[in-house]
Amino acid sequence: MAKKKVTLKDIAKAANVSGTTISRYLNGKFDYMSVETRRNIEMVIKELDYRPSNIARSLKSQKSMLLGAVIADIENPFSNTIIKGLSDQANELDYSLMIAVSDGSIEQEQKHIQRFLDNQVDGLVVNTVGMNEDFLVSLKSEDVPIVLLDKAIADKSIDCITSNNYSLSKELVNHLLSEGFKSIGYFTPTRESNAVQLSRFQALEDVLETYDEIQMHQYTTIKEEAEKLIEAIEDFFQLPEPRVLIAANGLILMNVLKEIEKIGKRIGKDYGVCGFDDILSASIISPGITTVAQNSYGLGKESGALLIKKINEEEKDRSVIYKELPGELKIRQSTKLKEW
Amino acid sequence: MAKKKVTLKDIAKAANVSGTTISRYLNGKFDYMSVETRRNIEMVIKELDYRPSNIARSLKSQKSMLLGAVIADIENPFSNTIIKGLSDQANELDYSLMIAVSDGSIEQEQKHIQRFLDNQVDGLVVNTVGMNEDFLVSLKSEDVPIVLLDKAIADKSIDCITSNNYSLSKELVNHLLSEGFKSIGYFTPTRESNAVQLSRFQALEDVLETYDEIQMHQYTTIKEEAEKLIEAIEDFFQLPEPRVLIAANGLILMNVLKEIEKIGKRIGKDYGVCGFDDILSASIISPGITTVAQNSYGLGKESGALLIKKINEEEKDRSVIYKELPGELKIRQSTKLKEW
DNA sequence: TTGAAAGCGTTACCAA
DNA sequence: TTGGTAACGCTTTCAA
Repeated sequence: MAKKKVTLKDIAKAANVSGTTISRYLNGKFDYMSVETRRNIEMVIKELDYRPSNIARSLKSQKSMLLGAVIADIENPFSNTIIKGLSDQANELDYSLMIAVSDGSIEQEQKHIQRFLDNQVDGLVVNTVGMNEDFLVSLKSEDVPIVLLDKAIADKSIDCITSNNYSLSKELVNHLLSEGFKSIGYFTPTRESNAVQLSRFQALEDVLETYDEIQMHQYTTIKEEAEKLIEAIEDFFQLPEPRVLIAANGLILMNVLKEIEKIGKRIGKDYGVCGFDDILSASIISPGITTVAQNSYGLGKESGALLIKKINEEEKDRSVIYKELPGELKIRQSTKLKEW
Repeated sequence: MAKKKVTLKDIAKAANVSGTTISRYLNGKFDYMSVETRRNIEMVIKELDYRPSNIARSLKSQKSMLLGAVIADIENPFSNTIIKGLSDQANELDYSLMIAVSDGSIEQEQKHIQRFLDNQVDGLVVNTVGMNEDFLVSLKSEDVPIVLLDKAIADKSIDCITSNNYSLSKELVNHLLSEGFKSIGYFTPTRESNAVQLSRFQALEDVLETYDEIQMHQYTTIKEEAEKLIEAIEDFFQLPEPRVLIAANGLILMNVLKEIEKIGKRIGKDYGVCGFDDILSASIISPGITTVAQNSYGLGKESGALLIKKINEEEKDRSVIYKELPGELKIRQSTKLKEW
C-alpha cells in the first residue's frame, strides 16, 4: 500500500547516471549537462513521480527554506491578516511557514522559538508578547535572522516592522478633543507594557498635557477576569460627560462592547467609543465605530519580505531596520459627538 | 559572532563517551547506562547549551514531529480559533505546526500539501476548499495520515472532524419558521459545493419541502465582486415580508451586513438575519445576530488529536472516522420576529 | 554498560 | 560533461 519513497538514488539508477548528476539537475545546474541527459532525467523523474526530500537537503545545505512565526495573540482578528500577509510572502519566494501561538506567555514564546531553531528555520518572525527582550537579544548569537512584527523592543536593536502608532494615536486623541469629549477611558490588556502600547499611551499623554481639564483613566483588564472588566466599565461611566472609551486593541474593543451592551448603555448617547485595529465589525456595528486601522496585511507581508531579504544577504552587519507602516484613522459615527 | 552549532559529536568528545551513548541519552534510554555517565552527559549538554538537530533526527528516523495544516480561508474569523485548537493540541504532544493558506484555490491546496510532504510532515490536517477529492484520495498512497477538518469529501473515505451541520441547519430553519418568516434569502460563497454547504442547504430544503408557502432564494457571491453582492441584496429585499437572510459563513455575514447598512435597511424592521459561525461581533452588533455556533476550537483540537493518534497507531487499516462535534444555535434578537 | 560503523537523502569537492 | 566520495547530525544494529 504505502508506496516506498522514491529517492535520488532510484532516479540515478533508472536514468543510468550518477547521483551527482541528478543533484545537478535538481538544482538547475544545466551549464555543463548534455541536453539528452537532462531530458532523460526529466522523464525518469516524472515517471517515478520523484520529489526530493527537503529534510535531506536541509541537513546537507543547512538551509531549510522554513520560516518560523510566533504569534502572540491568535484570537485577535488582527492576527488573521498578519498570517495571510506572511503566508503570501513566504509563498512568493518558496518558503514554507511554521506557526506557533504563544498566547501571551513569555515562556511559550521562548519555547516555540527554541523549537523553531531546533527545526533549523532560516529565519524568525516574532510578534512578541513583550517583556522578553533579554531572550530575544540573546538570539543574536545564533545566526538566525529575526524580524519583530508589530512590537519592537525598547532599545530597537532588532529589526522591526510596525505601525506609526504614536502619530496615529495622537491623531485619534486630537480628533476626540476637537469633538469636545471631556473624559477618556483607556482600556488596555495586561502585560502589555510593550513598545506599541507605550507609544499609543505616550501619545495620549503628550497631547493631554496641554489640556488640564480633560480627565483620563487607564483600565487594565485581562480576558480571564470578566468581573474586573465589568468594574472598570462601571468606573468608566462615572467619568464626566461627554466621555469616550478607547480600546487598545480589537479584541478588547469587542469584549468591552459586549459587556456594555449588557448594561444597556448606548453609543452616541451615554458614551463615545473607538479603538485600535479596524476589525471588520467596527464598520458594521451600528452606528459605526471609529478605529485606527493598521495595515496588518502589510505588517505580515513586509516582515516576511524583510526577513527573507536578511536571510539571503551577504554581509550580516547591516544597520538595524525599524519601519513604521502608515495606518489610517477611520472616523465613524461613534465619536462624532457633534452629530449626536 | 555566529556561535558554531554544537553537535552530538561535540558532546561526545566533551563527555568522553561515544556518540551512541549521547544518542541513547537524548532518547531517554537510560536502562543500561551508568548513573555517572548520565549525570556527566547531562552536565556537558547544559554546559555547551546543546540542542539536537531535528532535521538530522528526522532524516534518520523518518519522523519529523511536524504537522501540516492547510487552511482554506484564513480571513474567516472561524480560522483563528481552529488554528488555536490545532496549535494547542500539537503543543501538548510535542509536535510543531506548519500552516499554509490555500485561499480558496485548489491549486494552492495541492501545492501546499505537496510541500508539506516534501518536508516530511508526519500528518496532514486539511481544511479543504472543496472540489479536490481526487487529489485528496490519491494521497492515500503516500503513507501520511490525513484528517479533514470541517469539510468532508463526498464518499467519506477520509477521516473527518466536522460539525453537525445538518441538524443545526434544520434547527435554524425550524426556528425561523416558528417565528413566522415567509421568505428566506440564503447567501453562500461560490465554489462551495462542499459537504458542509451541502448539508446545510439540504437541511433547509428538507424542512421547507413541507411548507409550500415559504419562498427561498439562494444567492451566490464572492468577495471580489461587490456589485454582485449588491444586486443579490437588492433582490433579497424584493422577497415577500417578513423576510430573513441566512449567511452561510461568518465572513459573508459581515460583508452582507456591511452592504445592507449602507442602504439603510434595518434589522428587526426590514428584515431578519442570521448566519453560521458565531463570530464575536454577532453578539455585539445591535440587536444581536442569531447564529449557529460551531465548536471551532474543538474542530482544531480534535482533528489534531485524531491525526496524532493515527500517526502513532500500529495497524493502519482502521475504519474511517467521521465525527460531528455538536454546535449550538444561538438565538438572538435579529430573528425574534415576534418580539419586534 | 558502552562503542564502531553503517546509513538516512542530499550536496559539493575533486577528479576524470 | 560526468562520477566517486565524503559529509551534514543523528539513530540503530551488532559486537564487545
